[in-house]
Amino acid sequence: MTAITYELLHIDKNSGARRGIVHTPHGDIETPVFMPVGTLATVKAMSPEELKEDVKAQIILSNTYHLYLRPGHELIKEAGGLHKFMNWDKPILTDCGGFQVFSLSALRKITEEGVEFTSHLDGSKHLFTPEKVIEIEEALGADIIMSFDECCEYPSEYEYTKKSMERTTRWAERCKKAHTTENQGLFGIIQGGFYEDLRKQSVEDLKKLDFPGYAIGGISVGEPKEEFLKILRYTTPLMPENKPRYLMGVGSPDYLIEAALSGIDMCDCVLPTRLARHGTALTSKGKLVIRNAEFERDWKNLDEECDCYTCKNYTRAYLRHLIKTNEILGMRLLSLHNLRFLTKLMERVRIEIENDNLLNFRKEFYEKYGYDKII
RNA sequence: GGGUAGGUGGUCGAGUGGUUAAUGGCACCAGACUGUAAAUCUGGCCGUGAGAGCGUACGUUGGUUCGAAUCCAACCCUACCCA
Repeated sequence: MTAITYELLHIDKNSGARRGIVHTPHGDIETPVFMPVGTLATVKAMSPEELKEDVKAQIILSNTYHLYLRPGHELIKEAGGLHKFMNWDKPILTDCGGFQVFSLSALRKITEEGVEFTSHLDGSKHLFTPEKVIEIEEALGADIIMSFDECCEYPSEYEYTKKSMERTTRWAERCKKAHTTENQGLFGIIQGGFYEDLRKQSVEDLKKLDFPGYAIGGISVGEPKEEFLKILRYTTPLMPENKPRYLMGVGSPDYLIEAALSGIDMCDCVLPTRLARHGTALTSKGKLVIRNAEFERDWKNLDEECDCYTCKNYTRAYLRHLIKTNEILGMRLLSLHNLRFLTKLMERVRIEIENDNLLNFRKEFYEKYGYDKII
């Protein structure tokens, strides 16, 4: 009995999109799902109650690297694990620090053994090996844990990408060997940059390791949308059908719909919460930079189609005022709305898959949102 | 009435003879943001012009000088102290 299993409910006859359930020790996840990111054991500006009751989040992410540095995984283990520590009793997924290999590229050095980081906090040196990452993730106690990978930047040369991908596979094997807990599911991460043959090789090699779920890493790193879609549409169908498929780091509405269409079950992203803190709202009619002067006397709510607490109670003018004055409530209300916008979008996506109608929904959504073309 | 300090672009505040349309901060106006070093970052911010440029500008008026926000004089105003 593995900790994580996937139940396929329906496949959209017209697109191949999947409607399913991921079973975890902390409950079921209806998929496709959007997962809010809570790097430091908190989805910035949101309480767990708000995430459950208002956002209707089913699962959230946390980060191995950041929690290892502060407050330390041992402390969280002592607290009884991440769920208890942060008062979240639903599923959690911990990212492995692979993205930090990418985003902290100036502060790290990669070898076969692992990655040596210079802490961005105090300059201290830390070695992350696959074994160390698993030790940390087991201490944190998330339901789904990710194997240690390297997320390559875009663009990267073929030879480097190949070596990096093969090393990521070796690291995945070491992660699997190091993994001991039975109540956590370890996912493998597919790499290979923007080269189809490398993606194919990565999937095939990782499949042999028989992980309970697989993720696509290393895309949505600054490439054009065409490149993103090319790799997404090429790679997803190669992934096992009886296991969850997770696309890492994707969160704009169009990317989420494209991911679902290609057969992805899970996505996560910091975008909605970051945009919110920076004063931008996602709506059914496109992005609103609510900080801008045009909303000074706009007495409408953010999105007439939204059912969130923010939209039920507050005007654009008030939200603009809060953001302009740097009030905490402004970031909170926008974060709540943006997260709810995406979870509601995915609720709709799930219904459209059940009705074999996701392709039509995409067209309708794009037109209203203001995306100019379907690629 | 006397004394002292001071009046700079929306604001606070640098700048004490030329390279100054004038450092910075804030405010304001935009843009970016996709497994969070992010309540962050980037750009704009006198007028006009696509631009080189041109015009106007450091309380007011006058003066010194090749050249003044910067030096001199008078005046106006502000703050504090004394009467």
